Amino acid sequence: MSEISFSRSSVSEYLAEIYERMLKALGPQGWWPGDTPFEVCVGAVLTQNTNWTNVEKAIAGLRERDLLEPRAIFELPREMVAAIIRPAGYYNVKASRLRNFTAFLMEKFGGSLDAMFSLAMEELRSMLLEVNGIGPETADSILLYAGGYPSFVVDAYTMRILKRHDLVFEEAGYDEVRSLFMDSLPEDPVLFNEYHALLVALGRNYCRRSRPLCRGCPLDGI
DNA sequence: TGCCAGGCCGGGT
DNA sequence: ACCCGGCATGGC
Repeated sequence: MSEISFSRSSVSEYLAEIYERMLKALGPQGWWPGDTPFEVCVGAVLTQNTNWTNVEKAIAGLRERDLLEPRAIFELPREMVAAIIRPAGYYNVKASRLRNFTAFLMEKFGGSLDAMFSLAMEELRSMLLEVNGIGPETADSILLYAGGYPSFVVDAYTMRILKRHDLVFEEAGYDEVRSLFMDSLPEDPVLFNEYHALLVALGRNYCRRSRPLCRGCPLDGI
């Protein structure tokens, strides 16, 4: 709880300004790039610390074999899943994580995502975080992009962008930043969807780890 | 060529 | 409660 800080309305105005600038510069992103809620969940796990183009190859391999459903992945031996998702990198750990998630779905919800998404947001979030291999970003991605819940997704780009522009303290953690967005923006999953996607697009183009510098960044001056 | 990508876990302090 | 090494492929 920081005393000397922006008023809540001021934070909201900053976030609105950032959103408008990103939207104007980059256009609507239309996320998530996936056809079904389950495919979105799979993509959320596969994209952990991994380029999306690699994930697409892995998902294509699963689709070819009709494996984009919970039961199919759950019943396939882990080594087989690993071989198929190889292009996504970390294929052994990710095969285990997909197995953990599908086992969770089978055991708690009879393999039904609809059943899972009938739960209240924070209750489901807690349950997802107990699955080994699902951390905060993956959980929030599943909630927002597969389930349509108003759960803001924070990722490495979000952190880097906010910190480089001194919008949060260098020490700020995941939950603090998530709360900043969720307490200051309208509780609208469509807005959260586009906002996070725009932050990723901005990061890819202007805010890499080793900075080729933010030349022409739409957020200059914020 | 080396660095990077839409994290997370487990063991050590 | 942090901090760090490990996990791995493909693109520029």
